[in-house]
Amino acid sequence: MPTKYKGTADEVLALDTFIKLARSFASVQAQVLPHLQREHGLTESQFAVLEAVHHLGPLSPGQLCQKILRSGSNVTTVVDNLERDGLVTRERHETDRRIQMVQLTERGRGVIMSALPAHVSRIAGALTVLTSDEQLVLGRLCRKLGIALAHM
Amino acid sequence: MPTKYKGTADEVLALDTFIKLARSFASVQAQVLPHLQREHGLTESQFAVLEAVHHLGPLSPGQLCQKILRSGSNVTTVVDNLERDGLVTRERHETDRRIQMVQLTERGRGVIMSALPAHVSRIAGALTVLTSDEQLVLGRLCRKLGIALAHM
DNA sequence: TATATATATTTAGACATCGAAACATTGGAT
DNA sequence: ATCCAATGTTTCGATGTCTAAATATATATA
Repeated sequence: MPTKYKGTADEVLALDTFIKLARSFASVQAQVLPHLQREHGLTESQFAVLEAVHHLGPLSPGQLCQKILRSGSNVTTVVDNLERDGLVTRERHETDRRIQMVQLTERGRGVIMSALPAHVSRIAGALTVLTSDEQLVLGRLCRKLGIALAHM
Repeated sequence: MPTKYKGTADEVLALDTFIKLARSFASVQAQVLPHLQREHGLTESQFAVLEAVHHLGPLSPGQLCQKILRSGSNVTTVVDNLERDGLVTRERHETDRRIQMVQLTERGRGVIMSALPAHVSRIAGALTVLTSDEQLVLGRLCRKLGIALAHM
């Protein structure tokens, strides 16, 4: 599935590489997200919020914003829905009342603890397509790409 | 930014690799999509539809569905908005009247032709973070991953 | 021919997502 | 003490995205 675009050799290579990157990411997502939805009623973003709060403790929307790489207004929406479903609560920060701290309810903790192992296992299963060495190389290249672009 | 999750070594490696894959993809997107939006008023999906029809000629929603890897109902929405903006038109297939063919208007062709070169150039620019050899390796690994998972 | 099945698209309803604007609170400067 | 700029969150309006159901057309079969 090469590119139709006629550009320089550099451009053709880059575009081809990026298309493969995008498709591989989408393929793994497709292996994993339907289960989250059907078996636990969670969207990707809801899962990401629950996981972050589970591992790091109560976080503000601003902090969640950094963690899950989404806009602030989006975090508000996702947390709204989680709160409506009784999986998290919001509580005003004691000293700085601008800040809301998002924390797991008992039910939220139960949901993330029951969803996490199978989720990780499925990602691992998908990546077994690559050997450990290949995964290491892939990770190193992606990290180089991601880190370099993050500061621009 | 390693994983907090405690699983087998395989799981930790896979999860780490996948997180880096996701972040690198997001980083490239972040370099590219704001320009598409601000300079041409196009979303990613709108761009994808215009590009597909530009390179392949008139396509049905079903065919676009395959090309841009989105659901059929989503294609309907995206094409609706493109049609409203005067960039594409729909026309019933002559012999099979279930099918709508989506085609570029003059304006649509102008928009995609003016947006495409800068878009490709920006992707290439982002990927220069990696050498050509690194891009080839990355592409090969992603392709292996994507293709293997596509049939499951 | 009539009916049933298959295929193509759209509609409906829910959630995600963004940017910009509004709102609330804090902390510093006068 | 008051005002103002900075910070944190939410609201608003638009688009994207999905699944399931509805609709329209085509094709096969009885």
